[in-house]
Amino acid sequence: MLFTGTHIHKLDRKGRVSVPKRFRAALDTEEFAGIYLYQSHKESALEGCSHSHMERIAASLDELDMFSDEADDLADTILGSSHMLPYDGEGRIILPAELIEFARIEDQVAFVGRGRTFRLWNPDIFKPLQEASRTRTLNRGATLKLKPMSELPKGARPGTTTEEDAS
Amino acid sequence: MLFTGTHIHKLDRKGRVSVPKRFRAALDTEEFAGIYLYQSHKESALEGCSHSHMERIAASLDELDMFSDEADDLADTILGSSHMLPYDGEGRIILPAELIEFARIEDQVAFVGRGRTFRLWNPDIFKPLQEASRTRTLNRGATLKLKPMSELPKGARPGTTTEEDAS
DNA sequence: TGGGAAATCATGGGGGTCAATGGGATTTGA
DNA sequence: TCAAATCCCATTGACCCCCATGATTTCCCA
Repeated sequence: MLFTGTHIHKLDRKGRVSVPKRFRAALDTEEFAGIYLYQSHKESALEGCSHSHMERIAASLDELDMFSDEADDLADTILGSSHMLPYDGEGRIILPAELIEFARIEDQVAFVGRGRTFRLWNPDIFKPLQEASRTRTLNRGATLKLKPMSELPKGARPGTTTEEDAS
Repeated sequence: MLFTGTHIHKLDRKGRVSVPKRFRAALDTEEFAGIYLYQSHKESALEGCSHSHMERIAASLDELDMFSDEADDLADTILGSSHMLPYDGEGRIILPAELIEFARIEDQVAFVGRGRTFRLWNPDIFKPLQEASRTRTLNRGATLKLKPMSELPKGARPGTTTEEDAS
């Protein structure tokens, strides 16, 4: 269950786009056959995730004080603006017009893996941003502090499985 | 059992409105075929939930000091003003005049998912508020601290089922 | 290791089905 | 008895299922 790589697919004239096989494979243990999309806060992009990730967001919002302003805002922007998009028989989704417009998508869609989640971009917008991001990372000499293997969930390490996990 | 997305439906001249199919699907394990609505105490909107969620609210009120002013007020505003609205054969409810007036609803109703609950709005009122929410979220740099997977209810994680959990 | 066969994936499009809506008919209840 | 709620059916348009084709990738064997 990990989204990696950039996959560019075509948006057909019915507004459909194939979800990359690799992403579908990462989701095949989900009970809901499809993905969730919502507008990114910061970027001209769409945030994508699984049903169980959306459940996780909802459960986390439940934890915040039920009547707090912050929880309210997050509920409106994430849960209220999300679209639940089931696959058709060929593993495609219909991209709602509202989201196409928001992300300024034309005839191609870039699916960009971000680990537990992913993003959808107009490839022409994403490409220069990706290069800028790469340059910043190099200049900064950024290093990532890795979590020890022992803290990873079962099933994410070689030689371990979860009883019911068929991935 | 997760309410997501914004669905705009028409209020017909008999005061009926279709409950979005996705919301009905999220409720299909409920014994009561319908929804509960009550006036929001913060917004010009209606709060909606399932029968079992209403039970949960009642149980939470029990925990508050039985004779506190707060419990009194909440009991009045939530339980006292709530309407139990069954579907007709087509999955519609009749929106009581009192609630239509309170939420200043005209000919359209926006069903807005908030995870365990949802809200009903006049779309023209909701839209600018949602934009404001998005802006505040962005400015605040809000990030949601996600609960660990292991604390989620069964059925919300891949590879688990809900057979024993009908909530 | 190269090349060809076979399976899989991405894409295009037709048509059937179902959700949303509108309105008439019948029942219920005050 | 009248009003309001429920049932029933018709319409329509969006969505989903299906199949066909083209493009890759994978696999297998020489």
